[in-house]
Amino acid sequence: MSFSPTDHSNPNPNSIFFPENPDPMADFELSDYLMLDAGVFEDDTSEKGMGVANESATPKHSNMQKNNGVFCFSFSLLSCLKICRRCKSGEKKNKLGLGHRIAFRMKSEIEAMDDGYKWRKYGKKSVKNSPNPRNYYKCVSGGCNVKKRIERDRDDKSYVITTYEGVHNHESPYTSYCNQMPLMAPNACISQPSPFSSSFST
DNA sequence: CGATTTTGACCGGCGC
DNA sequence: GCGCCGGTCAAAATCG
Repeated sequence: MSFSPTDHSNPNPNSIFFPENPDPMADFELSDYLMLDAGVFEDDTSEKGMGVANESATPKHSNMQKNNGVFCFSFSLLSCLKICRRCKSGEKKNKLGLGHRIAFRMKSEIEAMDDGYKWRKYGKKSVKNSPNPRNYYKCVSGGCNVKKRIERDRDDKSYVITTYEGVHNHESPYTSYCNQMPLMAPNACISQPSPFSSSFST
């Protein structure tokens, strides 16, 4: 993959752009959902397939667009949007009291995929039954205690498993950026609030 | 020099 | 109670 975090042609080095690669989908593939908090999808035929982990569901979960030769990947926004709307009751919390948990399994060479939020790595741990270490990140926004874990699939290293825990209490800085770039690529970004922001979980 | 990452130590939950 | 394991802390190292 030709993406470079330090590429100065990319106005937002934390986002996923592919200014040089003619076919980023050849390298990147959002394959499926791994798991969610129990009950998120139950008994709702209007969203049939949203939570099913299979390759045929991929188009619904990926949100990559091309504009002016620039690719911009938005982290499965539409899918997560529905998920978090259905998490609104907040009745399910994990043992840490952080609330919702969502995991993705993606085919990617990059482990630290940018989802529009700014994260700080605070730990790395090797886990049992897996040759690959697990990385721990916290959202750096003040007062926001959302965390995520990133690890490579133990069975297929080409896949990355990302687990989000908690709900952001702020909008994504990436969303703000997208709304401010009409001249460069008016439709390149998905101008929606993050699915993990509080406004979509109420 | 401030921000970020690395990494070993520490802690709590859980099963035996 | 003890040991294993996953998660977090925090000091040191590294980076920009």
